[in-house]
Amino acid sequence: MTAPAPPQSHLFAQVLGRVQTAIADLGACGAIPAGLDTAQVVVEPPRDPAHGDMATNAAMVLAKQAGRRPRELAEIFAEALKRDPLFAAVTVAGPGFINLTLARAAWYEELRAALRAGTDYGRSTIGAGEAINVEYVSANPTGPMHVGHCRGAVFGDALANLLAFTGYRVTREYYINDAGAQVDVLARSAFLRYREALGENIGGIPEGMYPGDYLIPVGRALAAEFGPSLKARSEAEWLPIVRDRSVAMMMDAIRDDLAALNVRHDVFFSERSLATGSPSRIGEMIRDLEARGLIYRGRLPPPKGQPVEDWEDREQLLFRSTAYGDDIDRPLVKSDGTHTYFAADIAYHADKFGRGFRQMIDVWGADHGGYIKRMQAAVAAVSDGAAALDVKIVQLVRLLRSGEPVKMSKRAGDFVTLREVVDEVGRDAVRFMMLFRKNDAQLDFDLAKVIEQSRDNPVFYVQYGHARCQSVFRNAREAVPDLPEDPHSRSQFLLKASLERLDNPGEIELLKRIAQYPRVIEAAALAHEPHRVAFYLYDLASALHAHWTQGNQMPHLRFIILDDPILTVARLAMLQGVVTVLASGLTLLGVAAPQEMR
RNA sequence: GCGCCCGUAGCUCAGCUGGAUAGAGCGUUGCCCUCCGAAGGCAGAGGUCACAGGUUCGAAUCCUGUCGGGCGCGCCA
Repeated sequence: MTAPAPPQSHLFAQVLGRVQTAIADLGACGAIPAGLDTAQVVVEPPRDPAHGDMATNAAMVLAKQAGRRPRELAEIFAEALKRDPLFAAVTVAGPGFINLTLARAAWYEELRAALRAGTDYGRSTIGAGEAINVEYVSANPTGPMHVGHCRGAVFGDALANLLAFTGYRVTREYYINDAGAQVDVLARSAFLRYREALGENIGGIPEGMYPGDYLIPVGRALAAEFGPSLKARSEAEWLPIVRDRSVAMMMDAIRDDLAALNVRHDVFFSERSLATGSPSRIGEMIRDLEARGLIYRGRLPPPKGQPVEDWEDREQLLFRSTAYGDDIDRPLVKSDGTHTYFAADIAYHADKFGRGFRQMIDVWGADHGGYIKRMQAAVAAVSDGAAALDVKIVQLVRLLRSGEPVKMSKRAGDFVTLREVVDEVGRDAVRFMMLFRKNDAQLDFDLAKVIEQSRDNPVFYVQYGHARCQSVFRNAREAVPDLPEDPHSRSQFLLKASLERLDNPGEIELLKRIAQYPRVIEAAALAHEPHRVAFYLYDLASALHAHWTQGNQMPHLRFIILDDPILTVARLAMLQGVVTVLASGLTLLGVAAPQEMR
């Protein structure tokens, strides 16, 4: 039998606990078979509110085990649950659902729980302190971030926030691709700018080099540090120097761009570091896998689809990723003797495992989808099945302006940078819009729409909800002179509210929505889907705006009732619950919860 | 050719890991303030959940196949 949920857990977990206890008690007294496995039993809100506040499938999923018909079993459960004062009504419906209507007091108590918890409301312990590594952005250090990077950045950051809020020990990580040909190109491009900074006329930027202006300061910095001395040396000598300086400066620029989005990382991990030393980390990794029979020399069939011109059939060092579900074994060494990117990535994930991570999440762009299986195979191999890798693919963002696609030339130096977008529409709008869509769905980002202040714009709509509540608190001083300004003190003050005065449908609806929050958070964290929080906040704001507008026609439904301070305090307590949840959710998404709209 | 993702209202998308009569915004039709709570709200029309089978008490959701779209398929990272 599953233990009843602890008392401090949220309302849905509490109700599930009650249901499980009732089943156990019925088993103990012989009314039904004892020891039923209740793992499949869930309690969730029914789609149709007419069916009550919560519904459980207990009778339907246990019918077979108990050897009873679902309806019959449901009646037995319902009789037992009716004795619980938490429930105002218990009915059996449809194929065997048990619909539960909670006593008003349950919603009042949950609101008090929210006020007591304050910014901790919704916090969960489902992560149980487990270490989890979230790797995101990992843009190549060859230039500033462009808009394409920003969805993964925001997604990874919000997911990390969510996991931290639900009890995981989160490490936010950035993998710097500072090895390979691209950073050599960066170095040569920077070297041109260096010569330019020394007064040389370099003419145009040759094909194959990075033409962007962002390398001009790099050239100047090199000139300032080295004077003309590098020009006298051979490329073999200056390249490592210029490369390291350039990568460092690019990473500084990237960190600045990320800061503008309020995205941060705990660890920046260098790919190059995996290849240095003897033996290198990559060498060690290969040796370890070899010892376990996962490395061999062999031949691969030529790639299908697009023909590869310079295909040459040769024997190479292969990782037996098929042993872990991949479609084909994967090469670790290129024909020039250096390791493949994949080899470094295996060593990198082996390093994560070595640092104690049993759960890893990688956030990648859509074009890396074909890479998932092999990487999961690699993680399974290096951890001997002890670690799991979840790869979240974020789809492309189509940048629009009033419905027209914004030209994004492929030529480097001519792209739309992340900074330009943030500067134009603001951090909050970028972040919220990136999260207001499932990660694996393509996203249209319309620059004109997201600065619009209307219901079309969910960012504004949710923030406006928060600001509206705040404006009520500001205006409530006349009716409730001793209402504290600081949110924490105000919550404590409002705990003594006579919540039973909250009794009209709009108010009850808001209380119910508030009570959903902890459940939404847990589900979003377990599914690694922060967008669920964004959609929930939109719904909560919608309920608030709907109720608010009632006050236009019906002044007795307004929040501030001057001649009834008791009622006013109760309604302020409800609004404090709304504000608490809106602020908490927006904080998880990295979006500001404003005191007023401008 | 193979693998992965996707296909839900005219458009853009949710659908809580299998629940009851499938939801929201935009657009469309109509309505609510003589700005003190309209940066808002209410209501209507609009859907064979791509298609065909299967699994079971029950499928938009899971399995198989077909069609349609996207991405990827040594020595790029």
